[in-house]
Amino acid sequence: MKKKSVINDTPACQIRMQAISDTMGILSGKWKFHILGTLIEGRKLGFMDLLREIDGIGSKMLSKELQDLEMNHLVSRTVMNTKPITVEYAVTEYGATLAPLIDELTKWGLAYRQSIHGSK
Amino acid sequence: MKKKSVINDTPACQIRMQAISDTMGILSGKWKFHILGTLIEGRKLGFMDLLREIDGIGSKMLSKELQDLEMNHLVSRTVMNTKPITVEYAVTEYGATLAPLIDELTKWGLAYRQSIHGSK
DNA sequence: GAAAGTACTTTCCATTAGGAAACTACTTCA
DNA sequence: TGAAGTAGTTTCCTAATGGAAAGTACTTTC
Repeated sequence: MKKKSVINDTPACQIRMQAISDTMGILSGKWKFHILGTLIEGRKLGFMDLLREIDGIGSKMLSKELQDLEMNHLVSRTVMNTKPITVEYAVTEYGATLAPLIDELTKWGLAYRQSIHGSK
Repeated sequence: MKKKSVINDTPACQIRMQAISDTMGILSGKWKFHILGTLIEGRKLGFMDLLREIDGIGSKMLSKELQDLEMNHLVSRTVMNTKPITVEYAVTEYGATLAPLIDELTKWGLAYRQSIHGSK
């Protein structure tokens, strides 16, 4: 007689697993949290602003990640009719719902650093 | 005159960015959140239990991810002296501090699903 | 003594992620 | 007229991710 899954066999757990996959799928990659964090902080920023603010990112990655975020309605892209054409990126209302998650992420990272210093 | 970073130029923001990188570095990969979530739910589980509970994971990935998590003191590995040798994996006290983060992740994923159904 | 269960490890392979650098295209300022 | 700023795109490359399948090693049950 083969053993079967016990814990995950309930619909509730299957759904929770799927929820984790959904979130991580949308927020995958090295830069999405950084972009969102910067945008939450800075309200409205241009492409070159983001390139300067986010240390280490290249224009290809920034462009691609912004497209992903826009596709998922987390970031808005507005072309302004200014003299040298500029584009304004901002977090959408829906994107702002990620703030608590990013906050938890940051808090945990800070605590982790401190725990290394404290215990060693 | 070249423009310089304005928002991220403060030490506070540099540290926040680093915190995000730290957390995502430790929790990187397709399976870490699933393993931790299952382990938080199931308290103590053997290798084969986890293999059965986590839908889609293979033994190589499970083994590797568990080693990563153990190295970062998020999961404990205890070899039991039972008849057929068994190993007990459990979330450490420190690993349990990730519960709020995993919770936020899950909540956001659930809300995302609902927003798609609701708006479309 | 063969099957099945424990816990992994190893090999081999395909896909993806991501970085560097160059390039497009258009505008304004000196 | 050329330098610099706007916002990207394209190409080329390497390294990392992760999956399938088989193998190791040891034990217990039928």
